[in-house]
Amino acid sequence: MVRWQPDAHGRLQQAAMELYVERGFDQVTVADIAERAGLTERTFFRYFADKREVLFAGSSALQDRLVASVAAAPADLAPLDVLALAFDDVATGFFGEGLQHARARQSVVDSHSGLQERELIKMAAIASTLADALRRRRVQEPAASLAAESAVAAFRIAFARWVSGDAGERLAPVMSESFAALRTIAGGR
Amino acid sequence: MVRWQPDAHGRLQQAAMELYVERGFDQVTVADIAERAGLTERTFFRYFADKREVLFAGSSALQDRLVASVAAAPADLAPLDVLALAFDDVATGFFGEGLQHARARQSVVDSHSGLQERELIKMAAIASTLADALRRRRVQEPAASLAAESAVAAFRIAFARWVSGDAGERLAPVMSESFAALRTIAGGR
DNA sequence: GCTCGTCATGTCAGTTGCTGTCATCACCGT
DNA sequence: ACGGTGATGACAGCAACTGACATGACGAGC
Repeated sequence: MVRWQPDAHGRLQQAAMELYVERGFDQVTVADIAERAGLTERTFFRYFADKREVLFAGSSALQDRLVASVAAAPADLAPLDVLALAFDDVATGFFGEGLQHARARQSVVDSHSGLQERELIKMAAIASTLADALRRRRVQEPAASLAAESAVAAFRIAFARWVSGDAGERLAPVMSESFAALRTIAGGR
Repeated sequence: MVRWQPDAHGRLQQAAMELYVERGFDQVTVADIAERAGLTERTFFRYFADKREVLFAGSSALQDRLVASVAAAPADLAPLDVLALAFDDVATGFFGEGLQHARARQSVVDSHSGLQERELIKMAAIASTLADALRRRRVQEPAASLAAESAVAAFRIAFARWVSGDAGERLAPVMSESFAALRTIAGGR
């Protein structure tokens, strides 16, 4: 007989997601989430800084993977090519059942401005660390920050199109198109 | 003898700004702000949706001016040139005593992640309306959104550099440089 | 096999952001 | 004079979050 069920973090995440989808973010209290997970409100706040953060657990893994990919890219690529490569790396494999979860999650986020704010700051954090990674490759400011911010914008826009598009479609080609459009705008060939 | 002092909105804004600078955002309650403005907490929330919003009153004016500028731009310009023109229009005249206020405000925002989130969503709203304005000029998606997001990034980065740079410097040339850098990110080196 | 420290969790009380509702009372037009 | 309007105050209440302390299973070391 174990005292605590395992994976409290995961149970809280799943309970929160379910309830947000069922009732909407505002109609769910932290006590509701904790109860469904078999824990208390206080414990929720030991795992997540606030009621929103529970929806953004994957963000730091994404960030780490992108930074690693930038660090490993061939040395002679232009900044935007480095970033396109990194995002293509994470996008590969995004389709199918990933779409189901992404759609549910996105519809929750889209319905609440507080969640959109949180999403934006996560993306900004990713852009910031990508700019760091570019600077480590001797890209100067403000080019590094601009490339990082623009690339993240290309990713966000592609992701939004993918989520709201046809099932069966893959993220990677949508994103390639988005980066291509960015190059056209910025004036490169 | 008037019953109400005039400009409750402005008094609340000023009181909030003063207190945020004096004590830091977290150490100020809405009741504190209302008291300094000679009003009640409840009245604060009639003018501002929440404790953060009081720092972002100028955002909608900026947005309107940018959109108007895009609508008025020559018809044959490339999307990014239209946006560069619009931002140059609003940047002209940003220097001197504007810097003092901008610096104080920015140091408050920079010290609190909740305020950064709010700033990001304001910028995202501006990007979104700028994308609309571009689409009205027959720019297609995703180019319109990408141009708008990238231009806003260029603005944000330039603004940050201007605020933390030398006094006496003007915003407009810093921003021109930022837009120029944006055009180079797709190319080599 | 007992003890002791550790760690995840629970309990409880308190502050504060924010909302709904109703009362007040100067001002303005008729 | 009178009634409507609009800005404000007063008050009660909920829920997000925090700090402090208690509890009890587990493993390490004796």
